[in-house]
Parts: sequence; C-alpha cells; structure tokens
Amino acid sequence: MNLHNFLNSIIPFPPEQLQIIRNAFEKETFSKGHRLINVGETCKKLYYLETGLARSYYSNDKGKEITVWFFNDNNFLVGMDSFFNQQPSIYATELLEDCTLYAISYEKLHDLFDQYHLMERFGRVLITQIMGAMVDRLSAIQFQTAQERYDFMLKTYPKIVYRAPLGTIASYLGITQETLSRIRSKH
Amino acid sequence: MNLHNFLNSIIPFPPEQLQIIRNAFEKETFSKGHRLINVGETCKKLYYLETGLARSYYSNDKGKEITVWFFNDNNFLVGMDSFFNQQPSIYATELLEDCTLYAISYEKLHDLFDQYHLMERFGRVLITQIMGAMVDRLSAIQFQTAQERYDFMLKTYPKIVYRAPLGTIASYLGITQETLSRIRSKH
DNA sequence: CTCTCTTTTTGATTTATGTCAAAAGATTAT
DNA sequence: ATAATCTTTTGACATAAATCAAAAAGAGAG
Repeated sequence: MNLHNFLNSIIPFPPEQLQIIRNAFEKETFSKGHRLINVGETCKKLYYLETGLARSYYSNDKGKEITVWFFNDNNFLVGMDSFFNQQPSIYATELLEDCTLYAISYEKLHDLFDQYHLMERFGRVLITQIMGAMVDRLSAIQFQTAQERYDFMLKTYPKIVYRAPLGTIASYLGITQETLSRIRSKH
Repeated sequence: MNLHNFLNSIIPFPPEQLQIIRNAFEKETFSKGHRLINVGETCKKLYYLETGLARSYYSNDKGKEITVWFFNDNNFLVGMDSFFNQQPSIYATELLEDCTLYAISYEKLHDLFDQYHLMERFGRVLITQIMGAMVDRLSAIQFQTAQERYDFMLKTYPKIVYRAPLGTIASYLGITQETLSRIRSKH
C-alpha cells in the first residue's frame, strides 16, 4: 500500500487535503544496516515504511543488544521513545533490509496538526493503534513461557519471524537465542 | 489536582472551552472492590480518577489473576483494550480503594473531538503520554530479573507499591507473589 | 570456489524463579 | 471480642531457561 492510500485508510481526508498532506512527505531510500536514529539523538522525522523491515534496540549493561520494537512495511516508523516528546533517544533504530521510506519532519507534522483538525485526528487515531499493539505485546510478554511468546510472535508478526535474524527476535521476546533455537527445532 | 486543572495542565484551553469540557464530566463515587468494567463488556466511559487506586486484570488459564495495569489518582482511567476501539474488554477493571471519579461517555467525548480542534489535540497528547509510560514498562519487563523489575516499580510507582496488595503487584511485574515477598524481605 | 566471518545449533551445567504446602499475620464481618 | 477470611511469609523441591562452550551451517568477500 502506498502512503496516499495508507493515510486515507486511517482517516478519509478530502482529496485536496490528502494531496497536501501526502506531499509534505519526502521519499528516502537506505540500504540494509543503515542506522536511522542513533542513541542520544532526537528523532526528528516520522517515517512511512513502504517496503523493508527495521528495528529499535539498545545495548544492555552486559553489552547484549535488546530489540525493543520491529517496524513492518506499510506502517509508520518512529523513534518511539524520542519522536513524540522530542527527547534524546535511548534506542537506536536500524534497517534490517533495504527500505523505501517517506519522511516528514516533526515541525512540518505539527504545522499540519495546527492547520487541519482532521490531521490532528489522524495523529490521535494512529497513536491509539500503536498503543493497541503495545497492549497486546505487554500481555504476551508479561506472564507467558518462551514457547507461548514465540507462538504469539508467529501469529502476530509472521512476516518478521522469517525475515529478521534469530538473535534479534529472541531479544524482542525476552529470551536467549539458544532457547529460541531450541523452540524452533522441535517445530 | 482537580479535573479542571488537570485538563488545563495538558492543553491550555481558552477558559470558556475549558468550562464546557469540564462540565461534560459527571462525578461518580464507588467504594473499594467495585467492578468498573466487567470482562466482555465494552468500556463506555473515560474516567478521571481524582482520588483512589484501581487496576485492570484478567484470569489466565490456570485461574490466576494477572494485573495488566494500575491506575493512579490524578490521572485518567479507561479500559485500555476496550474504550478506544469500543470492543468488548478482555480485562476487568476494579477499584483497589474507595474512589472519586469524573466520567465522560465515549459519544460525548467524540462530540467534543468533533467540536474543538484543541480537544482532539488533547486526546492525541494524552494517548502519547500513556504510550510513553507503556514504552518504559515494556523495556522494564522485557529483559530484567525479578529484582530489577521491582526496583523499576519502586522508582516509577512508589505510591502504588505501598498501597496495592502484594499478589497484585507481583502479577503486574510478571513474577509470583512468593518471589516478590522474598525480594522484599531482603530489603 | 575457497576462506573468513557471522549466525545458528547442539550439549553440559547452573541458577533464578516457579510450584506446592503450610504457618503466620492482617483484615473484615458477626 | 472472636471467628472467619484473606494476605503475606517461609520452607522444600522442581523446572524452565540462562550461561558457557564448541561445533555446524550459512553468508559475504576476494
């Protein structure tokens, strides 16, 4: 789904408004491994991820990388802990595949919020959706065994499971990669 | 902090608007143990919790109650998985103390969203805040020991730690109450 | 195609935390 | 007050998953 249709699927904007909003985004392409947001930087843009896959992660005190969030294609990508409050990020965000993105700056986005009531609604509905996904994930991670968490992941993000490296998924699920490997090997 | 000031602290509304919005809420008081939302019901109201404490929880397959969310005073309270998308709740929400609440119906709230651009912004900012808290909680629960999770809880919700029952807190942290009891006993 | 580097798998062992059970301590109701 | 109920603590034991280590498989570079 392209950006135009994605925007419209969340809020049915009047055509002229949709055009203006759509054109506020600029296309960017990066290749696999590119770091979109570094630790300590403030995330200045909201991205629409048209194709590709990305993740946010941090390194814990033992130097191990913990994946905090995956970003699927046909969805927005943003420094979850940084963009909305414009504070320095504690997570890095990197591309797991070559990606095509459409970016809008924080300032431009807020200009649109000021200008269009419907755009403000768009922001509200979008964050509500993101929150819904978080509620699901929280309850999955909170009181389930490694096996159950993996099943949840398979059900919820089947695409990611087969595209992201095993260690990356393991840390996202809060288990070690050895454990995940063992879960997989017994089907 | 009363509702009037709370609203104004998030978005500085023009006085007349603030008055109208404030008056759309109706005061309700319930005593400890009251079930505000039952499993299977759709949460029809957004509440401002002026005084008291509440939690959302569900019973897992072994019949154990898992606390999913606490609601502190001077904050909104809502069926997180139900209100925003108006779907039947999989969690129950009950009061852990006698509570004073101010309620607004989903319909009335959306009327205000339609009517006032600033109200729409209020909704967006509010959910952004809730999401921020969730991001923090997710990273706390994801890859930390029982001890570390408890320390996080102490730091983030000191009030709740000393007011909510131990078993309730334990399930919120994704550990058993025996483990939490042992963590506490060694200071 | 071969070598190097990275990722995944497999094995042996340890450890944190869960489970079960019962006692001690609080709270609430009669 | 006293009984009844609910909550927290303590103990013994079981277990899922972590850790450490090394082999196997896969991917990328020359």
